[in-house]
Amino acid sequence: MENFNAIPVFVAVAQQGGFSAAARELNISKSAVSKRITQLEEQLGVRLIHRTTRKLSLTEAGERYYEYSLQATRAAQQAEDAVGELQGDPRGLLRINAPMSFGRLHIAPLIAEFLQRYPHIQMDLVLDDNTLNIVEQGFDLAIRATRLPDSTLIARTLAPLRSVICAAPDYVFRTALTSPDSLKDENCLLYSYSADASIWAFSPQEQAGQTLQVKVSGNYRVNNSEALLSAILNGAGIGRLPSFAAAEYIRQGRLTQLFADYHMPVKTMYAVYPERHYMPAKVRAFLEFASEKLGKDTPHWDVGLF
Amino acid sequence: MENFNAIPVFVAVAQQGGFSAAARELNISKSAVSKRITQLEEQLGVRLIHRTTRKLSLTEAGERYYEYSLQATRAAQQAEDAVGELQGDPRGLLRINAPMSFGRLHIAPLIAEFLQRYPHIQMDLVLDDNTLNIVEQGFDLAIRATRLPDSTLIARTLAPLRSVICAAPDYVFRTALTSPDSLKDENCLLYSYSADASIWAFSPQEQAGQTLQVKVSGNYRVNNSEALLSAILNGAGIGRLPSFAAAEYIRQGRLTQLFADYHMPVKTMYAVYPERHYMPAKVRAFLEFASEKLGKDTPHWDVGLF
DNA sequence: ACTCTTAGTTGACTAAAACTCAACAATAGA
DNA sequence: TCTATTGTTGAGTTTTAGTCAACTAAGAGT
Repeated sequence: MENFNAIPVFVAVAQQGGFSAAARELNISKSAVSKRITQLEEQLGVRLIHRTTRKLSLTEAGERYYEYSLQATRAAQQAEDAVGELQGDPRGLLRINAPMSFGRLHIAPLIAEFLQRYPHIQMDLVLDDNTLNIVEQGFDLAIRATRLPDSTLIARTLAPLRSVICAAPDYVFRTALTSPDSLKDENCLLYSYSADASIWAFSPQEQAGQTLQVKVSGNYRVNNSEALLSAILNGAGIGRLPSFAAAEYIRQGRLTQLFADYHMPVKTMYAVYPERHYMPAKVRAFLEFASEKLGKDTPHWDVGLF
Repeated sequence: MENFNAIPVFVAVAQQGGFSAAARELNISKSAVSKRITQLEEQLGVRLIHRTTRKLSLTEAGERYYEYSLQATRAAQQAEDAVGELQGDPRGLLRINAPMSFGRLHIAPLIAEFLQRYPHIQMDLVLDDNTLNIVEQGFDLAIRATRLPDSTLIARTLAPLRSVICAAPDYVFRTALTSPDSLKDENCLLYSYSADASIWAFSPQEQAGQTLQVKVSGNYRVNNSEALLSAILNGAGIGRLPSFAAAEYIRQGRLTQLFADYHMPVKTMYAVYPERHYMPAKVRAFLEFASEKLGKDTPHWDVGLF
């Protein structure tokens, strides 16, 4: 571990993609960087960085070394932040993973105010529908519709996730829809990520016990709820949308909600984070901020609809 | 991150429990240690270590700082090991968690030869029946009878876990046992960790489908299978023991196996480890070594019994 | 209670790095 | 071909990390 203080230099080079760039970031001369790396390579007995004058690439050894040195620098930064948080406001890098659509529509708009309230927090928001490995990828928090069966993660309820069946007003005008059952004969657009994409379940508001399952089909299936929304707005068919995406348009009259007198299964949006001895203040701050802004029991987008 | 190279010093102090001890470990003078820590505390603006001349303790800030700095030093060490493994034999610290009894009886005896075969590996074996958080506690590998529903962990089968009903020969001599059902009236000693501690299930070897569940009871219950074994050896009653603990005594005639013509539910011992982009060679080496030594299909302790 | 021993701190001093600067070779792009 | 920029090298300097020795404090042993 003689190389301990070469680690931040190596990480900077790997991230910036060059010795000179790294030198600028670290506020030292490029020759200092060059020497540090050369010396590190000598001590390890391996070349970590393949140089071709203009372009850098990590060797296989470099890749592996980077994997862990990144962890090391992150941990060091967190150590500093942790003591900083003890006697001041939340600080440090906050890495959050959120689903694409929900993130764009309801998380992204919160960020500016959040960062204003907590000026020492730096945000790294990754919008991605894939379930990333929160621990390995170094996320502090993930926002997900499923609570994973992962013993090391804690899930906290953020908001209820309701679905609505809807279509463009003129599309509705052209068809005769009497009951959910008649959806079988309509062009139903599907959101590919949901597990039960093509089976839509209803229960009449009066008799909560009874459930009606309709197997629907149509000519369009897409993995992004905003893309689905846009197709429906343009009258391509009937869709089941999350209320967080559709509610606004329903209120505006640009979408017509169908079968509002039936209940549909309600899911939950969770905030998921790794169990820790001390929860970092920056994570706590975001959780409280988001819960408050979304409106826990009835989220703001559902007001007037549910 | 000016303090980066103070981190290993701080970790050494925290682990060794003193400035002088840390200085000895790091091969520097104690005044150097003192100055590094003092300077670190100045830069952070907090006292990390509470000194009372003879005894050290971490302040709250120190505790938090330690939590992350330990991660940082571990990651740095792993970075080194990772490149070392690329062009040589497996190396580095290998932290393994195993259940108490199984660990003592069948893992611990393997260690000496393993370390001899891989002289650059350093072993830290923690015998503990509690399910530790493998990621957070920095374990490379855990050996467990349950495969946790943790999405970030991989479980690999190590060996089948069979149970045997047994008692001391003179205890058997004094009682009249006809069928498993008669266990109801015997003094049955229980192992407290199993989920179904007091319900023993049997199925006749001929008719595999039929299952007989016997609810047993007795005057002793203990959470350590070796303690249970010793009570049974001394004639305290009848017990259901894992074959890995009992087999040797059955062969010696010091225990009598009962109802050998019945099958009992078979569990599995797994090796559990976190999913990684590259599996460290030291982990792979241990998995192969252990699998080979235990004897995968019929583990060596079951030879002649199953 | 009185040493004795060992702990952590402090200041002056030294050795060893870490860093800069300037000159240089190599190369991608204009 | 020329130019701008990159990474490397060697000499020189500054900073810093370290040692050493003296000092204070307090638990352990008798």
